[in-house]
Amino acid sequence: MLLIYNTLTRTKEEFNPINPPNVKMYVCGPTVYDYFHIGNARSFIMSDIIRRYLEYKGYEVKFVMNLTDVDDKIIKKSIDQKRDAKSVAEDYSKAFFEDIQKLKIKPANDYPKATNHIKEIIDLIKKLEQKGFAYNIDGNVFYNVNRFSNYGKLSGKKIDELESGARIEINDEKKDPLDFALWKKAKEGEPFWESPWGKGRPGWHIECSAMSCKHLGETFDIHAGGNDLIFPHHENEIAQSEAATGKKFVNYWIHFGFLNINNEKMSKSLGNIFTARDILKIYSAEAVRLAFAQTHYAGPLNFSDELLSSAEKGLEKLKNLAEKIEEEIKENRQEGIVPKLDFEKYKNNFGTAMDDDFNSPQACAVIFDFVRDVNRAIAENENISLKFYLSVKEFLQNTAEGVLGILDFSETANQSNGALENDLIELLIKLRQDAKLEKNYVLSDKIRNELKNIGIELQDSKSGTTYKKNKK
RNA sequence: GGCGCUGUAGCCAAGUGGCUCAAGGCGAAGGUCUGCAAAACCUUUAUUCGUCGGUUCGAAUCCGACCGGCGCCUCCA
Repeated sequence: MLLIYNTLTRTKEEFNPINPPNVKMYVCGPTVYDYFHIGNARSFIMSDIIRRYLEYKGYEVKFVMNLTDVDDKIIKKSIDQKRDAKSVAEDYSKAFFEDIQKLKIKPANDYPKATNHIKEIIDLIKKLEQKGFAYNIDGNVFYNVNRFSNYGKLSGKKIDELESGARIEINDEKKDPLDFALWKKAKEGEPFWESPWGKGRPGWHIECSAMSCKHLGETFDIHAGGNDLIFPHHENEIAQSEAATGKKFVNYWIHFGFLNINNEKMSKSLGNIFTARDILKIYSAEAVRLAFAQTHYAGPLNFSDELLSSAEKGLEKLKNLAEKIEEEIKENRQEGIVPKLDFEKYKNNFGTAMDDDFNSPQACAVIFDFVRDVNRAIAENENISLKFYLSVKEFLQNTAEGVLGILDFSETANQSNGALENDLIELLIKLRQDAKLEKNYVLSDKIRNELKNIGIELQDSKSGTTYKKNKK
């Protein structure tokens, strides 16, 4: 039984999709005005892990992530760079797809863009207007929060209390300071679309209501995003969608904790923004994913070099085992010992962990327990049969690779490509072996060191010398 | 002011009433293997879970107070 912490009810609830085995899931994607940062990456990776786990459990997940491609920040950048907003959005959309691919994030079923849904957005605003939830002031259309009795139900805020807050700017045009824009009148030089209210563009919140409805329906299962989106963005989405349809918008709301740098929020003013793109120049995608998976998605995560280098280190243990079993599988040893290992136990433990509100840190612990126990079995036995290695591989493929995305067997396998190269290495190993037999350790160490310098690491063992190629 | 999160070993981080009074990763120390390394394995590394009280047969886990860190309430993942 899968439990999910639902922001709406502030409790862990049993997950019951509307139409099993189908699950409809929407995640707020990027505003494409810049490369996305490592904090965004956390949301994307954790929603990816959640999605993969649902699939692991046999659900058919329709996963939709929007791209906000018209927005104040994009317009600002286009003005700064003296080019049109469309090309800014296109460039960073392209970069977004490159980066999520590098992070080994499984592609969504759909990446709807706001600018491709202007019609749906306008229709939705019209509907809200007809129902009396929206009002037009000189080409700006606002949502009237006082008309929606449930306003504040997600964030636990009350309209009166919000109004007494000092930080809300007073806008003369609005009937209430909390009212938010559904349609923004175009200013000179801004991108615009024709609408019943004149030339303008959609407000930020409306696109998610329009697009999630179009691609997932009026009511769907899971909506996820960063913590800071709870208010006002998700609150406003609920207000828009539920006012328009009269139906419940989303059953389970999932929110990701913030990523801090040195215990401070990432911000432009502090100059501590790291893009995912830059981080990936230093660390592997798997290390980033492991570092994130080792912290529960909802809690805060303090990002540091130490965090990633320790994840990179831990990953090596996993990769070493993966390489070992690939080699052994190639041996194709039909006969031999099958060490006793309770694969079902690890599988159950993994599932139990993930079933408890996607407790990925616990799931990682199960995987590392498994790795240790397999290594021990390998150390204690000789002539282990193929059957054992295939079972080990299957488990790791389903969990570490399939759900957490912290291992990639296809990369492990790639290492064995290049027959000539391999023959040369084997030759050197043989020469070194001869040198060792003659106790010419100066030469044998030289061969080992020189190979290491070019990224090939030799490892002696009882059964002979093996090597692995280290990525440069 | 309102709402919410959080304080567990040198670092990161699960656990949220007894069954693990404490997983897992990194780091550190010792050992096995090895010519030496590397990898792997074994052992050790929190009698203790911010502090002080309380509830209970029993609490890191519930309650209260206090101390500390953070977020949201304005664009933000």
